[in-house]
Amino acid sequence: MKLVGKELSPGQQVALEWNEPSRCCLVVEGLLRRYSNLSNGTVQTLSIHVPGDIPDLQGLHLRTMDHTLASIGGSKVALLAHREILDVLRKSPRLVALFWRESLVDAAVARAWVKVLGGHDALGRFAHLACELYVRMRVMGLVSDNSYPLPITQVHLGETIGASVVHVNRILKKLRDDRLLVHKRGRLVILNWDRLSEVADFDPAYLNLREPLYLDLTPAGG
Amino acid sequence: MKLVGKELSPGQQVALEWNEPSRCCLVVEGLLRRYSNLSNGTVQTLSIHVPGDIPDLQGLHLRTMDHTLASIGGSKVALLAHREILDVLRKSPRLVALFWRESLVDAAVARAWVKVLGGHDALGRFAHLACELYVRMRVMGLVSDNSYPLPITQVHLGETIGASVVHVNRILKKLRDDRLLVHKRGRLVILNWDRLSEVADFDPAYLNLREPLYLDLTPAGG
DNA sequence: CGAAAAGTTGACGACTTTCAAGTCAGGTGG
DNA sequence: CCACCTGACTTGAAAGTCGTCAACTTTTCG
Repeated sequence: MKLVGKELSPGQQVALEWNEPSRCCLVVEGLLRRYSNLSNGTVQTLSIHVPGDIPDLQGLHLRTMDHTLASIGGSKVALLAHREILDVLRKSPRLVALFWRESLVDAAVARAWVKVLGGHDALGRFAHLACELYVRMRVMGLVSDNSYPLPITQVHLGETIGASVVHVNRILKKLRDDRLLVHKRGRLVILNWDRLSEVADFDPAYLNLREPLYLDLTPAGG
Repeated sequence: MKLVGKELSPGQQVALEWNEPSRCCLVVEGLLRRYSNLSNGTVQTLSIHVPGDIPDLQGLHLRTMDHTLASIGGSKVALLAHREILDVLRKSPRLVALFWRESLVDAAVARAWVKVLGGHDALGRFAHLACELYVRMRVMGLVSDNSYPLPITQVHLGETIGASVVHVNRILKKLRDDRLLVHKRGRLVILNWDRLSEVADFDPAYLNLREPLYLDLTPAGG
């Protein structure tokens, strides 16, 4: 299959809401996010994607994008034409099942966010985000010293957990003061995983990581 | 394929969080909901399902349930063994694509809820729920006189939009006073669709209803 | 009819937003 | 090297949304 590599600058958009994409985007390096604009002028992040994800896989079967896909810091992606993916899938039912499963995990993550946004206050929301990203980054071997790269502004964090910048700032301060985590210089450091995951009511089961890839693929685990 | 029909009483559970289901559930009549329990003792509804939905389709590829599936009022469902579904799917790539697409629409609906819960206040959340269910029920020919059956308590509504019962009650009162909608005797009546969908910032695009089934299947449209 | 469930309302306090006024860090030009 | 500038981060105060507690009314159903 032909791969088109591409480097993305911070904020650069890969696919636009309302558009009809003709290719998928595999995250190779960095972070991407899905977001959508509300009528009141604000932005809501729908999900954050780590290397290994294919955030616009749904484009294979759904014509129009219901959100925009864009890079958070700088990132690298690989673009795959729908046509070529479909050619491969026609020949491999096994791969279809694998991709379908990826869609299902993506949906499970979205459901987890519905649960978090509906059931937790802003502190719990942020804690959950930190926990989820920690686990997902760790699977990809991107965690070191209990920390992982998270080059995102407080404005974007607010758009993700549904809180104002001011409130995000206060939450970060509280988590810092309580020695649960620190977000500094584009990196998130977990200081106390047990208490953090307790505050977040976090259970990684929904990520469906029964087969820990990182054990096979990465030289050094989390 | 062998179908097992089943009648469900209000609140009856079809599949439990943490369980490993061996069959799927097709909604035939009534409403079902997915929900999950939070550590603080509260419940969060993840989605509401109308006739035609297969809320636990993900069980085909994900081993453990990340939520409970249960009936809202009384309902009828058809149970399909995974094994039999998979047998059929092996013979029909077309059906695989169709089911996969259903999963993707399910994910799109979940994303829409992330957007709503993250970006709107309780009033907008409820308005959005009312709009979404209106459209989905209409597609199935279940809307008449701008109203549809919604036999759900205010407690459950609160668990759905992430608000307390008291606040749900006040929102309903406001929507009633403003003549946007009325919820009474297990039925939701839309009084002013234009203003309601405006309050809800509702756009049905994410439901991916490009081919309006109801035109072909139902004797009388909405 | 009577009990239980569901709905309704007021008062008070907690969580969160908005507005405003800063501080801090990194990058540019003198 | 330092003044300056800009975007990001911080913080206080006032106001709005929402949750909790408690009491009460209405509806449902045996």
